Amino acid sequence: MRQVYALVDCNNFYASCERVFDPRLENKPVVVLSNNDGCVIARSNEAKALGVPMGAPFHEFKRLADHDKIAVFSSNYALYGDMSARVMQVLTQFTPAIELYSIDEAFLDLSGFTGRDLTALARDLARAVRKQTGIPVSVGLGSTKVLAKVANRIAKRNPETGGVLDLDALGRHGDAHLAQIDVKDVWGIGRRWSERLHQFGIHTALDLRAADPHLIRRRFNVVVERIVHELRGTSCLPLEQAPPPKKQIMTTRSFGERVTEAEVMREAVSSFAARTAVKLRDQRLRTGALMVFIQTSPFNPTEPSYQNSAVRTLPHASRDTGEIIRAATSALQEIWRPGYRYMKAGVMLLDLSPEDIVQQELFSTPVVRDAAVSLGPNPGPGRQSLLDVLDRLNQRMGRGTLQYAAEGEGEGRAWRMRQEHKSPAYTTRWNDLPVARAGEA
DNA sequence: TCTGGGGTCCTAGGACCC
DNA sequence: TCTGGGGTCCTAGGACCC
Repeated sequence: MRQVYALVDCNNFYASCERVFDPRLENKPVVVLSNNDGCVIARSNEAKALGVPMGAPFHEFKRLADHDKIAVFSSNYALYGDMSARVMQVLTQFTPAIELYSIDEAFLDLSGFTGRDLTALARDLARAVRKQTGIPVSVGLGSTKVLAKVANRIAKRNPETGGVLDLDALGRHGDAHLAQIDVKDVWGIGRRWSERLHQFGIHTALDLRAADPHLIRRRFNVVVERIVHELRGTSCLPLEQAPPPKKQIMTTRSFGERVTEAEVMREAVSSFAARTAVKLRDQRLRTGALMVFIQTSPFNPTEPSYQNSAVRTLPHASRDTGEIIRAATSALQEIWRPGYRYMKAGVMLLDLSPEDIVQQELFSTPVVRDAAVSLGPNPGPGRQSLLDVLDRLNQRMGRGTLQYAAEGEGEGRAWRMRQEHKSPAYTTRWNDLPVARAGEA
């Protein structure tokens, strides 16, 4: 049986999401900015054609936006996450053998479909996604995941493919394409490794495929060796249908304005801690330890710089926002130094375990507490349902509806992110539902 | 002035154990 | 005078991904 993988990749995903809800943006340059409106993280084809590079600081292109040459959006992850779920839902209609690889990409194992015209199947798939979600996708087919990635890239760059390409169907012809692909654009090869590969005379995907795997193993490592095998059609990277449980969960932010006061920093860190706790409960996990870090700007050499981090181990694995905030602020207290202008902070939850397994302390003294406020390993029903109510309410009414006092109040706090160009949460908030009027669009 | 956030995997080296 | 070797666990750092 021929092994066939498909990589389905949404075209310019964030920009396409914005477009779905505002058809006036069709054929116009659109860019989406990173958190804090810092730099460009997504571009429509028209924006690419205007020469806006990926990762470019936004201020360099602000003039174009001011003159209405480009439509600009702050990132709206509630919208993108929801649109992603809809796209993936369409894909699972075709096969359950699917790996949700990222917010805008999925691998499919199409091996069971041999005998059928796979290119035609891929076109059906792309059409279905477009029709049901409004999002355009490209599909690459190959006998390994790395080859499917390569095929997808070729499909995207060659309009005559119509966004769908089966590398195996190209035969020898495929080599010509591989020779066009810089080795740094092969999935898994970044800037550093491509520089080293160049030193060995390996410049293209075709060169890498021709390299001796043993030699690559010795000069580099197993990761690069596996890529060579994958390029040769030997599958080393299996489809991961069930995602492995998370090993860490973090919330980190650059501040809208520099933070100089301890009280403000405590509020920000509390807020990040609360956010990680919500993510933790979404994943049905508990945390046994957390790390807090704070840092000044690494970009400004004239200012005194400082960065530090501290870890706290919790007495027992917890999923409780209050406990996580307390541990985080305690860690912060240890590393806080006045006199600096802080640019960024973060909270990382480490040592995660499944929600339903609770490691008892070896020498814990039994303490009788009011069941409603117990913070022990088996918090009373009152505490559990408080957390559930908190999560459900915030899910229904929007993030931040109910929160801990320590997080500080108001969107107005200067440390909060700048998001001056944010679109509404069209699909996840009742109040933001798009309205269709006769005569528009 | 401005330059994101959230993850994973692999390796090397030290501590520690028998 | 001689002073092993193998194994595990943990951490830090470097690389990669979207």
